[in-house]
Amino acid sequence: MDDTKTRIARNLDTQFASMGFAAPGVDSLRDGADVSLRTLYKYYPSRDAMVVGALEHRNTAYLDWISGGPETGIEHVLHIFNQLGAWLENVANTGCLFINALAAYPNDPEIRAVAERHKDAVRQVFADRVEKISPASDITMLAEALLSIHEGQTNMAMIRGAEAAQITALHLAQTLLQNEGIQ
Amino acid sequence: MDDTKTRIARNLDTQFASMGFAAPGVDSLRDGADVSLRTLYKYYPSRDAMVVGALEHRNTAYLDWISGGPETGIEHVLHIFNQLGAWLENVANTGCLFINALAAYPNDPEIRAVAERHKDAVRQVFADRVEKISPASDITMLAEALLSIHEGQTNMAMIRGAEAAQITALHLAQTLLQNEGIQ
DNA sequence: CTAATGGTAGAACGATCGTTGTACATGTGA
DNA sequence: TCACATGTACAACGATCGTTCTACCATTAG
Repeated sequence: MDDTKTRIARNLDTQFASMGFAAPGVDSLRDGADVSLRTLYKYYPSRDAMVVGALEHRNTAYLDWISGGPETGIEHVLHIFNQLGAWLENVANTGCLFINALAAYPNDPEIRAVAERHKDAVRQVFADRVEKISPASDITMLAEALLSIHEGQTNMAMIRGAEAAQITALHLAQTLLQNEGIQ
Repeated sequence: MDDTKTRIARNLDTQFASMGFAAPGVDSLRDGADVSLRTLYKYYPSRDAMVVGALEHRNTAYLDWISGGPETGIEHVLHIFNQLGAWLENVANTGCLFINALAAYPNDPEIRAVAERHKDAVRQVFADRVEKISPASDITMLAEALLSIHEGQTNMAMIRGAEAAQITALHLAQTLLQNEGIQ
């Protein structure tokens, strides 16, 4: 399961998260990936491909990270914000890797595609969780709003710290859901 | 008023916003700034200084952009989200320039400082506007939450479009304020 | 007329970039 | 034992990077 390509992708993810997309050269990425330059290029034949590989790894890693949690009540939805908070606190607090990649390469269609796919997936997680606890509510609107809170939390954490951002996001989400009669 | 240095800063802002911080080299920045390389380096003696100069320009430009609007009622606060929406629709929809800079140079203290200063200023705008229409409310909490919505709108616009992000942000802000008895 | 100011054009520098090449080591299945 | 897949180490390529250089032009105040 943990084959070479996956291990490289995980290390690339870590590297881009901590150094940004502009700074690290391929030599630095190879150091972080802990493989030879030849092997690195074998699996990711260009620096662009390394960026995309890191994003694809992050997509599955993050969706896995936010899975689980309480199965009933409003906590089933709020779990996402708690997990995001834990990620920002313990893994990396450098903003959303997808947004950062999109900002670094605004005109790259492949990066835009993988970023949109990821955000759609997170939005779908919110939609599924809202539907599970309140099938009659306006699920489309709520998923959109919850994703917006999620994005706000990610950005705010960079500026004001992970904990403060999490408290604010939880408060916003609770207010939103309770306003729809969900609790 | 529109001296050479200001004009350069405005053009650098535009350039970084449309191309990101990684891609454009100094030669490209000079093209966009529409001055000679010598003059560019005279006012901004390194590429890092050009980044900071663009951010400082953006700080004043954005604070100016969101000023004004209705003087009473909830619209006094919601004006900010309308103006942000108009910016994302008509000026640039490439995320927050400060967050993007922070993402590109995560370990640069000067860039971190100017980014934090900017977000503090926007938060203060929210605080002032909330206090003006509702002096008795929990201004600190509301300013923090409104800034979080503001950040969410900026990120969401990149993925789902400026208009959808604005509608969601307005809905969130209205729900938040009405929940505090403000309308 | 002169000197200073603030600008332009463009060549050139060393360093670093992304990428590819050659040469060699290791383990594994036939 | 042999072929082969998969890995390493590291030199080297041309291109591009940020930065500095020399040389020249236009305006204006003394």
